[in-house]
Amino acid sequence: MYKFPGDVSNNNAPISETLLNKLRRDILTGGFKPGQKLTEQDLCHRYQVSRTPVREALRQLETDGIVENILNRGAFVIGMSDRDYEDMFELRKIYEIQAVKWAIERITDEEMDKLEETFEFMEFYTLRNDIEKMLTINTGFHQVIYEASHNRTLQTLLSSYQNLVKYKGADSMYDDDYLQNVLKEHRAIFKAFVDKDVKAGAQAMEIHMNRTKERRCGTV
Amino acid sequence: MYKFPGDVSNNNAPISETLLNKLRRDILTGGFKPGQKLTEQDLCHRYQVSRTPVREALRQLETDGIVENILNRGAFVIGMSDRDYEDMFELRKIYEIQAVKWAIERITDEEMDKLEETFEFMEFYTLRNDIEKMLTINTGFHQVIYEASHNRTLQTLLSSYQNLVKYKGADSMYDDDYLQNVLKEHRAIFKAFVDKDVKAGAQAMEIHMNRTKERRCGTV
DNA sequence: ATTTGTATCTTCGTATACAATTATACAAGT
DNA sequence: ACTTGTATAATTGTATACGAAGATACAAAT
Repeated sequence: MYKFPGDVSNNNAPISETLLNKLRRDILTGGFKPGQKLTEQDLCHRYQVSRTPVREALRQLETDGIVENILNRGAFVIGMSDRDYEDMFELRKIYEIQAVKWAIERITDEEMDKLEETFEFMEFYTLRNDIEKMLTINTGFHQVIYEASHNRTLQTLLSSYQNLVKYKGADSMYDDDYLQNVLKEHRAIFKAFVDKDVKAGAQAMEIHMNRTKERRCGTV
Repeated sequence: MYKFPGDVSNNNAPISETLLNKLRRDILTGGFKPGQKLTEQDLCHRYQVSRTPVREALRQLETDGIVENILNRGAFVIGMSDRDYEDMFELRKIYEIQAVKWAIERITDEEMDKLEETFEFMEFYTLRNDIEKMLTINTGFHQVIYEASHNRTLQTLLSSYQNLVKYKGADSMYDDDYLQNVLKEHRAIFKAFVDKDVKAGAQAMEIHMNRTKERRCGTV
């Protein structure tokens, strides 16, 4: 089965991943308020599953840092404040830069093909003015870089960051030049891969991350 | 109840944390081999608990990146290669440096007292030549810095790194000057806090992390 | 000999049942 | 009124039961 570069589906994921993603989205988009108790039974009714998968999802969300499990008392929502998001974007920036550095050094020919193909999709969707597809392919572009860094820890962590910030400011960040700007930023990154220029790659990624934070958080 | 600075116990942890820690230790110290299937029933017998807590522990270890859960096939050990450890130390270094930078800027008086107290414990245990206690207090020193960074994400992540690397090279890193060297490295960090010198703090932490990696991995 | 189909067994995913802990309500005492 | 003790209910932690998916073994067909 051919998977286009933006496809980040994971066929080996546990069956409750759907539940996990639903719960995470509902927490991050404000369906549950910070400090709110997440009663297992309530979640069972809401999502029509039994307690076992609910508990497993809560455990994973605890690692994400958006839920706190207190012994014998249950799970509570930990809200993401604006400061939390800003800090997280700063942390993400640091590792995205490192990922680019390692990826440029370690990328295989096959991965390079994949990156090029992904970038061409970005150009295509920019022409088509398809913001929805662009968001997906954007994620995919970064994923290819994570893979090319050949560092499992980095890959896992940056994917996790993407999950946590994906809803932040997602509705208010599009001005008229959004697609063109994003494409330009990624072109600079892609060019650094072509040139095998680590320093240029790091700089391009830093610019991209600063602009992303600006678009999402409204702060510099 | 007074908690001395090296005490990293967490009273709010889920009851299965004991199981989680046991399992993680047994995986990281080689009790289970990379690629090995972790059959739930086997783990139930081994640790004398039922499948529910076992499954929850496996989910958390998946987030740690040392176990892979494949749908309908089960959990498998993901080994930590030397390269994995080296990469992880590099990643940890990057965030430890950032933690120090933020911590020096954001530390409260109370946290500063705690840091000072912790450092004095380090001096004390160095005099006493107590390596066991020194390891604990060392962890505590870094934990205080994480807290002082006032960044939940960073704090959680660095704690997680500590859990993952704590057994690596733990038996072969002590030469005669071990305690003195570690103390010296931490003194430089502590001094940067006293002086509120962000740059010096970052440098001192970088040196400390490089030396730690050297001691643990045998590589520079 | 290799492959394919089928039967069986194992293991997982989920639901439910039971025990332990915590939260709540309310009465008695100060 | 306000605390304190106790009984009750609600909720969590753990164990177990059941259906479904995958692994395995082996016979039949090529």
